[in-house]
Amino acid sequence: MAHRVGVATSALRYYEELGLLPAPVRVSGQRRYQESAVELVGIILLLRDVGFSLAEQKALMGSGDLDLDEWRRLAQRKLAELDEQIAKAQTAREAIQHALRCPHDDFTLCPNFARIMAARLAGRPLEEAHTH
Amino acid sequence: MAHRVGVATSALRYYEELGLLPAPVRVSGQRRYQESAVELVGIILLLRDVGFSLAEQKALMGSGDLDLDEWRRLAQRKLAELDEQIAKAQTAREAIQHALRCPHDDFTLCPNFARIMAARLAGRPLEEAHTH
DNA sequence: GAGGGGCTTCAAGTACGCTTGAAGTTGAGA
DNA sequence: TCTCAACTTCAAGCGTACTTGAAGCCCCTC
Repeated sequence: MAHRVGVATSALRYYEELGLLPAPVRVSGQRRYQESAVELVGIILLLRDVGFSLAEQKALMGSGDLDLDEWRRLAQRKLAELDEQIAKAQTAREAIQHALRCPHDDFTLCPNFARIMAARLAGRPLEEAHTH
Repeated sequence: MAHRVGVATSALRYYEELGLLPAPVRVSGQRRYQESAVELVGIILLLRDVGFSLAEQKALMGSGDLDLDEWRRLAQRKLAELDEQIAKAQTAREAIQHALRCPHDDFTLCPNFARIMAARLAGRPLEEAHTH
């Protein structure tokens, strides 16, 4: 199963430990996954790749202890975050593409890149404070 | 400056230490940033938010030791990664939106969500192996 | 029945991106 | 002049997402 979905077995056990992946049936101690687990892991990986922490995923996928209203609020917030992320990714994409099309050849490669990024950033408000 | 861009001073020093942010002029030991540094930090944060590690950013922004060809290959790869990421984010967005529009009300909130995600994932090839 | 491959658990280790704490310096204001 | 806030360095700590290593169990084949 780990091989099929392209993750390490240790990662699957980690997801299980966190409660993200349901504990599968065991045959003499060994895990036997159902087909549906493949889909579920696919979802976990996709959400991970778009920046959802495993804890957030747990809440979002109903494994958490949220009521319907809390869940809705979380989902709305995540939706907004995704929109912002898509916009940022498109900005970055354009900047890189521009830099590729007309690169400096004197090894100072960044100016075009930095300029277009800066220009696009200037159109938007600055980041809110990050509180990690 | 940290206040203006919304990051901790320690983060700015960290970027400087990594060579991402040029060491600014000092007045009796204290850092005095130019206006352009604000833009640069904005770029760093945007790229960070779209999943570029600080090491990758360093390479991409020309602070690294890549020649033009290596830089082009890196940029091409990053472009492809961004496209994939945008697609994934859009998939996740649709799935969440769907789940919000017709939620289960018996506290098993995930089925709609999981179903649409699974359907969309099924259309695409599985992830390549991740080698962290 | 001995060996081997593949699983198991549990604890500890790793990489990244910072944050925090201790101890010291600097310049402005009372 | 004294004090105080705001900066400085350096080392150590932290959260997330895993990975790695040691020791053990299970089944299959030779």
